[in-house]
Amino acid sequence: MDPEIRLDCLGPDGSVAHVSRVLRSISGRWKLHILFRLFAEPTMRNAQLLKDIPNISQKMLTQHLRELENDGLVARRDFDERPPRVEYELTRSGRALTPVLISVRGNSPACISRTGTGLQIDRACRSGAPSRGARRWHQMPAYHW
Amino acid sequence: MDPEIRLDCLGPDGSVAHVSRVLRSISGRWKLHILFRLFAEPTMRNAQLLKDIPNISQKMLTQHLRELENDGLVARRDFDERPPRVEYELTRSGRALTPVLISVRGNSPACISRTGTGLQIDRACRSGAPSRGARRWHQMPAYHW
DNA sequence: CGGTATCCGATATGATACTG
DNA sequence: CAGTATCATATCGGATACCG
Repeated sequence: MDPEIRLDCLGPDGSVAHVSRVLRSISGRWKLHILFRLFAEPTMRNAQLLKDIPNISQKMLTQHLRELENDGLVARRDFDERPPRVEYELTRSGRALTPVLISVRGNSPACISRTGTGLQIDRACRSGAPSRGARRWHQMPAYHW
Repeated sequence: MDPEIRLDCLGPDGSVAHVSRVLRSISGRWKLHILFRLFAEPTMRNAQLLKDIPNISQKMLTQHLRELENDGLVARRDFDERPPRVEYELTRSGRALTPVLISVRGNSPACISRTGTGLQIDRACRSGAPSRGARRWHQMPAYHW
């Protein structure tokens, strides 16, 4: 890679802060779970997310949804009905994260086959099978590993 | 985007865990600072990193370097000399993160111009200028924002 | 249904002192 | 030079109870 581009884009000033902001917005025990559910479904309600994300508590779901909303990744829509009806969906910025997370995912050690010289995406990456050397990331639930 | 690809690659099982692993490996108060210094310089010594990354403590530098080493992103080389000489460099996996972080960086709100319809990378992204709405990410040093 | 409020333990980071 | 050890603190996440 061109060294000038490295210094220009990835120097110690500037880029670190920008990347940090994005990482912070998706950092949290259940942020990715929520985002990935919203990648798959156009809109999701509170109860649906609680059911689809095992072990998440109401408190953390609400807290993370508020943070994602403040960071402009998720939009909250209150229909003002009785009983209450609230729906969440990705914003344009939230949807823009999809290809980025795909490229991040490609860098998971478990996703890189060591058989050939060229880096190849492993089959296990698509099935969600557990892999060796998996530790924790904010204590991810066991069924996810 | 094709809905089948979304479900296959970004369903609630599997992909969340893979992305989480990568994010965990670069999550930490100074991880990106260290990585970005090593993006710019082929090798770095302990004292150089301490000097180049203001406010970092020796404890956190060592701790994060060990974690990056365990995650296979950074290689530590001890020359067994007196006085001690130790050099750190990116592994192949570490270098493979470069384009990923560039794409992550492109999703920073401050990097997206709102003037046109198409998303455009802002000039401020290259200079590292501070931007509005910047909070903290693990309490980033002020000069970075 | 979709939340809030409160308490508490676990983890991450910082400050300081010491070492081969 | 390149660490290690110890203590203090701040934030994160879980459990539980309550609310319009």
